[in-house]
Amino acid sequence: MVTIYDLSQESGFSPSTVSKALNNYSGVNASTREKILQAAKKIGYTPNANARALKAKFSQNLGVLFYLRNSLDLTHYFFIQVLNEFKRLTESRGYDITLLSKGEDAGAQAFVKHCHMRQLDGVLILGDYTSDLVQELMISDIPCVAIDYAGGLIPGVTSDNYEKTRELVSRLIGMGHERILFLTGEFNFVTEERKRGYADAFREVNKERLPCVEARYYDADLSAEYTEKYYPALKPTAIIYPDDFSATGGVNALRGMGLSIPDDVSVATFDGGVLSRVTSPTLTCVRQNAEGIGRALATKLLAMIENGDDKIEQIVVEAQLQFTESCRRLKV
Amino acid sequence: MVTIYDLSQESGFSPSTVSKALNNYSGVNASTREKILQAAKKIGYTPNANARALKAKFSQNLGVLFYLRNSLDLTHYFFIQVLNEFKRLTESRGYDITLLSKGEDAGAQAFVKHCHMRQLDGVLILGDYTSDLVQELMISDIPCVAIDYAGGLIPGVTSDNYEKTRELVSRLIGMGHERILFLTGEFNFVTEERKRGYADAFREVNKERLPCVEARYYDADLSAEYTEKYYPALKPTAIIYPDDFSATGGVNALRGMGLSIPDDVSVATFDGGVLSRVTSPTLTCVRQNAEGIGRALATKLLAMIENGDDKIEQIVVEAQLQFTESCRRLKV
DNA sequence: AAAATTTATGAAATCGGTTTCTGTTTGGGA
DNA sequence: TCCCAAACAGAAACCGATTTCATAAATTTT
Repeated sequence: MVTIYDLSQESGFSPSTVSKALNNYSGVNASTREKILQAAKKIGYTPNANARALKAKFSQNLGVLFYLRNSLDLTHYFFIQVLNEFKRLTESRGYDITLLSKGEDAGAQAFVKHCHMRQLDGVLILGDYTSDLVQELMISDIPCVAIDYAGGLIPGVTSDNYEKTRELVSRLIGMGHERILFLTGEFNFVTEERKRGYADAFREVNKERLPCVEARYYDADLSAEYTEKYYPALKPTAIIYPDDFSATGGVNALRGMGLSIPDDVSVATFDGGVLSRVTSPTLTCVRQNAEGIGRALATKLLAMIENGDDKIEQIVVEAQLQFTESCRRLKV
Repeated sequence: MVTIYDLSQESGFSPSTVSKALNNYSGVNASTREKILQAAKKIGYTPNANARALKAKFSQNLGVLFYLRNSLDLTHYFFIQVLNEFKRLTESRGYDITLLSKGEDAGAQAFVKHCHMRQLDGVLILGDYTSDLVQELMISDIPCVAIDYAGGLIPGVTSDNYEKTRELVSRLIGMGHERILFLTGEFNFVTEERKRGYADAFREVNKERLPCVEARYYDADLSAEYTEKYYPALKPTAIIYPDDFSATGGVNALRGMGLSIPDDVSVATFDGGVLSRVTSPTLTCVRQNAEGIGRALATKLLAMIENGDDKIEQIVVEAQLQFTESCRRLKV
């Protein structure tokens, strides 16, 4: 391995001067710096990030924690899209990304400990925030941001779920739908916001609404099951699913019952990723801006790390209501 | 931060003894080790991975390189599933995962350099292997494994694409299909294997076959476009798509042309992820064993790192042929 | 009981950087 | 021409671990 000492030899300057030159510190003559840079190129110098982190106290390395039920994990398509954009932005700023683990096995260790071990500069949390281990991380000294979080311990980025859900439901009502079945995801901040939007849309026009049914995010089978169970009982004219995958499961169940969409029943969903666009019919949805959310998360986290930004704020990234084939107007 | 020196103080043993105790080296009295472990727990000692890596020359950290076209990246659903399992296994063995970047921006650096910087113990490569930067990594001193690679520079793990494709096509032929349109992914090892299987299935029965059409992996729009273009021209009775996403795009295009599946045209695809199961009709597919592939990659890479395994082999993980609703038997 | 091993512990060097602090030049002003 | 401040370069300490080697204590052998 080529070290800074080799480079010191090659260039004829001391290690300290070399270090300063490489880090663009002041106090190094331009021509000196130039010579050092040349020499570095010549002998193929690669700085050792671990050595640097050890002394300098920051690692240029961010942790990403997927805290979801086991079967899901990295395969959460929406979160992966968010991460993809987060990665793009942070890596353009010189950071690497390390995946934190649930550590379910022998070497289990608390997330905080894991972060300290690697001297991570900050962490992005995606998933479920009720666990003690996650809470512990949030209240630690490590800068954290999270998606869909509003617990007040750290900044969070979310879509405008309440508004867009209310708008979605209002429009459905306007199209003549009154019996709208909302299959929600499991309990969390986002779910509650959406339920609130659903309820308020009905409240606005002073109409009765069906009770919400709690299903699960990203569980196409469960959505199918509940569709088969509740459709006959409640006879909704429209069904709202918690996400694209669940919706697809639901749509199939409906077809299996001999129903066609949107003729017999209208369907809407959340997320609006590629899946909602390639199915047939294309799904009406509240399309979340995954890229925007990823960027907001990255920007905020870097501000916390680099500029000491310590404002615990809620950042809202606008979602987009997308009415497409899967919903139809009922004759009034 | 609590260091090994603090722990040395607390326990009354020297740093060297403490280090040995923590690493389970021989030459430390059992009672001594016990005292040290107790002390460690008491003062909340967390080892510093960077300091350790610096001296010990290995980081317990693996790199993962997604080398795909920009629009795709982490959102490649099949690769993410593979990574998910890879992560599960490697982290149970105490490794962390760091995402390597394409480094398209200012701080651009070759992958090899990036790995050396972080002293990564090994790398998993997913994607396209033709780039110089990737080749450079493969021939470097860093242990690497790759999915769907067969270039001979490093070990590769793949499905038995040739066999399963041939079987798929043979069965379609057996069901009376003769005009089978194969929309392939872009040129690479896997694509060629599948094309070979397709060709051989026809050769076996001495029948003419349609020319393959090169589309792109994970490009639902292009598949839709080609479906609209080639269906009228070639009038196939069955179409094979390169992956679930593309198939979904194709299926929609077919529906848009007023065709129904499988009555007017049968459809099959590769991957067979959750998407192929939740669409309607469910898609006949060559289902790749993402978990198995992830495990094989992890196992091999760890063997290379920990046991010096240097056998450049091709590991084949059996895929599964899954005939479902989207294909029908033609009357003979 | 003395000598030869074996076992347990610690001192000190090292990994590859950064940073503080000191000393030497250099240039500008009087 | 002389003095002082600013600019530049380097020596040495340090970050937190591991590892080699020397030494002391315990155990076995003769």
